[in-house]
Amino acid sequence: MRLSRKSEYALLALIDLAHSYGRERKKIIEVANGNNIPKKYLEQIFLQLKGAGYVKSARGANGGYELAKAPNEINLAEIIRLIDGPLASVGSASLYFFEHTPVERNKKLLQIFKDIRNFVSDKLENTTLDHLL
Amino acid sequence: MRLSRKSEYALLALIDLAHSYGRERKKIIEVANGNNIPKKYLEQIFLQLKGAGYVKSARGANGGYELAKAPNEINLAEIIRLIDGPLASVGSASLYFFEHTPVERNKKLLQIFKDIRNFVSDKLENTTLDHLL
DNA sequence: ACTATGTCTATATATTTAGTAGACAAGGAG
DNA sequence: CTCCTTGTCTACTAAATATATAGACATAGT
Repeated sequence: MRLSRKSEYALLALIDLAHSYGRERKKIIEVANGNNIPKKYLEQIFLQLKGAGYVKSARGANGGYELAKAPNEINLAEIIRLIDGPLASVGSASLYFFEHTPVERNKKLLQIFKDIRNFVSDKLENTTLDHLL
Repeated sequence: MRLSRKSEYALLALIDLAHSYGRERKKIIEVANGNNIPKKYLEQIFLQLKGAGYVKSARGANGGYELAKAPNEINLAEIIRLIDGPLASVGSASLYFFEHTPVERNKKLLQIFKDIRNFVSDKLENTTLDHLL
């Protein structure tokens, strides 16, 4: 799968929050500045992550974001699936986002892409935020 | 990497030509019909493959396309790189199409994507058309 | 000449990407 | 109770990419 800029930002932002997990909230502007992410764009990303239950927020003065789960309970695959969709190279090799595509015509070719999907999927599912601190 | 429809078509078309390698040319329309590829789109794809030296053509009546190399000399990685560009998930994990991207900030994160790139790259470089017949 | 093929360039449309803008909501400090 | 600070929500936009379609042209064979 090809990662969008948005996914890259999301991962960096979550890792940032993971650093202060259990201790303090961080403001959007702090995370944005600290990671070179456009602030208004990061707002949207956090809203999406919040909607999916990965972060929680507080409003007003002293507001900000923090992780809603422990860093070892958030893996890379779920974040990327949330933001970018399928991990597989082709829809017909995807489990969560299956769709028919031309390569299905050739079983061996399809198997190649399934092998790749399985590797990527394993790797990303087995990597959690705490591995990246 | 995410495969475009165009890459899927290209691979199927090349596999089709691989079947008759050394024996006969195939017309665009035959390859298109046989693989459910829009004919005018396949024309463009073949032109691109020809420009890169993977197929050769003959014009006029009895014209058509054939592979310019043996099926075991064409691997999937080079075709996908030609059509879609980088195999890596992020530009900063790419060898042939390197560019700076946000994940570089976190070395461990970057390494994950390099590991994935290496697997994908090995897999696709080591699979040639003759494996898919 | 005529027909069947590949060649080349332009155009079209929809979707995705990567943001920006601005009005609104709510919590804390004085 | 008002102001300031922060998050929320929705809309908008500009550029790139994906997925084709169209048509005039070039060339080979009969």
